[in-house]
Amino acid sequence: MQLSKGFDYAVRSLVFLALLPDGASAELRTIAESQNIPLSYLAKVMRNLVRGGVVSSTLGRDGGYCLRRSPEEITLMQVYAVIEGEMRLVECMEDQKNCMFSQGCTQVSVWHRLKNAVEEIFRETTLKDLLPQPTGEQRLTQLKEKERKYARAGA
Amino acid sequence: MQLSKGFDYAVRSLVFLALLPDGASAELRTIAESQNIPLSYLAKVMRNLVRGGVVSSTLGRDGGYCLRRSPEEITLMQVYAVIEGEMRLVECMEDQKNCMFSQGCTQVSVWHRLKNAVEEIFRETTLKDLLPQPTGEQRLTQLKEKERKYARAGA
DNA sequence: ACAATCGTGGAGTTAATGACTCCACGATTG
DNA sequence: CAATCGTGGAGTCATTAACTCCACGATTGT
Repeated sequence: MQLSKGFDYAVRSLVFLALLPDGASAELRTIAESQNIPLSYLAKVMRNLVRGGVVSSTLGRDGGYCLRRSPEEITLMQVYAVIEGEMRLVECMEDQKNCMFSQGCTQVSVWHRLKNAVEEIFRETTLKDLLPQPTGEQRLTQLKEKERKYARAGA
Repeated sequence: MQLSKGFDYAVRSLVFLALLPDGASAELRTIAESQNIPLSYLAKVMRNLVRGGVVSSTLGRDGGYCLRRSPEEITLMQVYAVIEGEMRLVECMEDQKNCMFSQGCTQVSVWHRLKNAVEEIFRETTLKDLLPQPTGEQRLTQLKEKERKYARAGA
């Protein structure tokens, strides 16, 4: 029971992109080197993220990748689905036609509970939760920003 | 993210053993054929279960395997530990010496939450939970038995 | 226009390891 | 003593995750 490297690479790359200044993009090589990921393999991973609508890419000179949504709008579930597809803990999880024991199988319910538990964590964890904790000073700035927002909303 | 066949085989075999009449044992071939598991592979799996103290084996003629404890005392966690060892969702989960990013790694906490969630289900699920639901009549018998127990305890 | 620099696409290769086999052996029982 | 169990470990096989390669189209600076 383990996560694939592709998924790990995807998450790490997305965190890297999330830490970029607003609107900035990073090219493949930069991400690969910063995260110590094989370049040509990361290319394939990023392609999936583009297709899945998680990041957008720009071609040509000075091209690169950037997040399509804000970090708190990107869940691990979306990333997992894009990279791995549907979660299948055992062979016969949904296509029980192949399972000769499907009628009397008592453990499939446990596998489903397991799947649900994992997916719940994936759903409730966003990229934002994976960003480094802001320092005290930064947190103060964030608080002030929030205050201003509420003030505007109240006005 | 998937469970190994070895673990699946182990669980299915244990359920099979749990359904045997009291004190009865089953030999390797019987289990393998009933669960459609390759004989020589199951032999290796069962060996691990014996070493792990989950089942006991008797050698010689009319030998076989039987549970060492009652089904409600055998958790999936024990079975998992015996078959797979420690759960490692990603490479750098505990030996962070290998991970060059360990100091700034923000995702390891999520992997640990994931591991805990899975292990919690494994810990709270016993073999008994995997047995086929008793029919209404059987359930009635169980209830009566329980009543008698309570009556004895109260006396 | 053109060359340099991006990501894209898919087919191909490699390597890790999960899944499975084989066989000689010791224990047990009729 | 022979038949029948599980044991042990060193294999083999097969799957697929992990990774590579290269020709291509898009974009941009000069």
